[in-house]
Amino acid sequence: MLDIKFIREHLDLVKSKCSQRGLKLNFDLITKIDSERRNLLGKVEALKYERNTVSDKVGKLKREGKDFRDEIAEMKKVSQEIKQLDQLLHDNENSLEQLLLEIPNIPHHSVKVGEGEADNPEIKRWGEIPRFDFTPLPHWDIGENLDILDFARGSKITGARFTLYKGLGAQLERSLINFMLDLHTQQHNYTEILPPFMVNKESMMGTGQLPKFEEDLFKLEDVGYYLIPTAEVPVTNIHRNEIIPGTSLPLYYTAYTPCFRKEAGSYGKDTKGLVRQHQFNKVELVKFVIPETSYDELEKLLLNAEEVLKKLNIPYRVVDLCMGDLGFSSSKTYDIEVWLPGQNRYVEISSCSNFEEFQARRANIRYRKDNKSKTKFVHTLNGSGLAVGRTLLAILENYQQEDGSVVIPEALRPYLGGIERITKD
RNA sequence: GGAGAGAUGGCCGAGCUGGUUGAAGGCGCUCGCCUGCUAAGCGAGUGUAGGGCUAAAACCUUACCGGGGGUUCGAAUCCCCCUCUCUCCGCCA
Repeated sequence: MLDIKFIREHLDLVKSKCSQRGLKLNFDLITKIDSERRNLLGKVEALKYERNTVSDKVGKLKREGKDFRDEIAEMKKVSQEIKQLDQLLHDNENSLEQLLLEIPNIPHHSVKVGEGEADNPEIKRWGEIPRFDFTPLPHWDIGENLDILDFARGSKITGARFTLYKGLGAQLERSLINFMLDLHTQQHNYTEILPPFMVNKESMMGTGQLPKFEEDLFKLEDVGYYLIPTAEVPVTNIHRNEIIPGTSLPLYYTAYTPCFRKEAGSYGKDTKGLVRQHQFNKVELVKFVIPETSYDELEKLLLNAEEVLKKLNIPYRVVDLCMGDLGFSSSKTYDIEVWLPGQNRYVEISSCSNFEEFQARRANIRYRKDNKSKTKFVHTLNGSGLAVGRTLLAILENYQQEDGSVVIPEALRPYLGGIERITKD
């Protein structure tokens, strides 16, 4: 959420950034409601001041045993008026709040203008794209041939976009989770979290999934909870409505969770294989930092995520999302994309973002530098470190052999009892 | 699921027969003083958010005692609803 004061004072900037994101918002209405609000506030507060003053006087008169009927009669009228104005103010503030919740974050000045995916500047590439003496297969064929992925039964058990992992497939997924968590906790200094996989509405509001993106979420109607679409939600909300002591910042958290997404609006896209599922595993990285350092922290976060692919020796590139592709809550986002030889394309495997104070303001996460300073909003960041299912499929496609087997990346072997290769039997 | 108890400032904890309580007392913290063998004592200060005024402060003002409504001239205190926590019983991985 943006600060209404900021919008008021930087209206042109906010307008132009929104339109560069491809959004049309009614800022005239916002401005109008805001000035009405301040007007009402002034009126009602003056009346409340009067009421408070006279009520004090009534108390005094009562103690002195004097008559106070006139005062009460008069205040009765004032109270009626306050009640009416308070109602108006309340409605006004609700509408303003609704409008503000729909305004996206302001992109960082380094974010390039562009309309979509195709316009994202590529900022680096790492690793060597493997050459094959045979035609590399997509992972769904590899997985089915090795009997480690079963898409048909996943659909039978639940429905489309659910997959059954089996044998070494299931173990490989589990080993990747452990490998990533160990890397981030032992070498990158993150604290491991195992959060709830369902959250309430307030938490979804806090990170920006609600109210705008309800159609992407799975909801449990009877209790009103939502299945998390990413660990970002429960982990960022750890500190909702808290004031964090400046001395404990920055905070680094990492969490493995399954993620649940309806993938509304992506019908017909990636219908085969593991790329786009309603349920997938992810190891997430979340940071709470002081504002001055947040862009340095973003670079470090990106490196921490990249490190997983470097250790696994899987080629990838990094793109800097342009205005049109940038997420609603984000100020700046780097996507890491892995190379998939079986499909001859890059696919996103991590998204690392700085939200600046956008989420912190919504979730009311503040910090106090020291005892003397005022509270300020923290900056929050997060990134996948990494999407586990997509990492698995990247291994299958990049490490596939002509005989249909798949070599296990060396870094992962200790997590799989030393196995070097997945073969047909 | 049944019965009961509770939710107050950074923390602990009074107030809850409605009116000098933004909130006693203690702890913590900040500044100052005193004294100086690891410590203590004394004094002052110490919430958050919004609005107005301002170059900025100072200042004025409103709201906030889990959340939301209500009663009242006036609510931390009374009433209703909700959420959460704790204890006991039941069920259960």
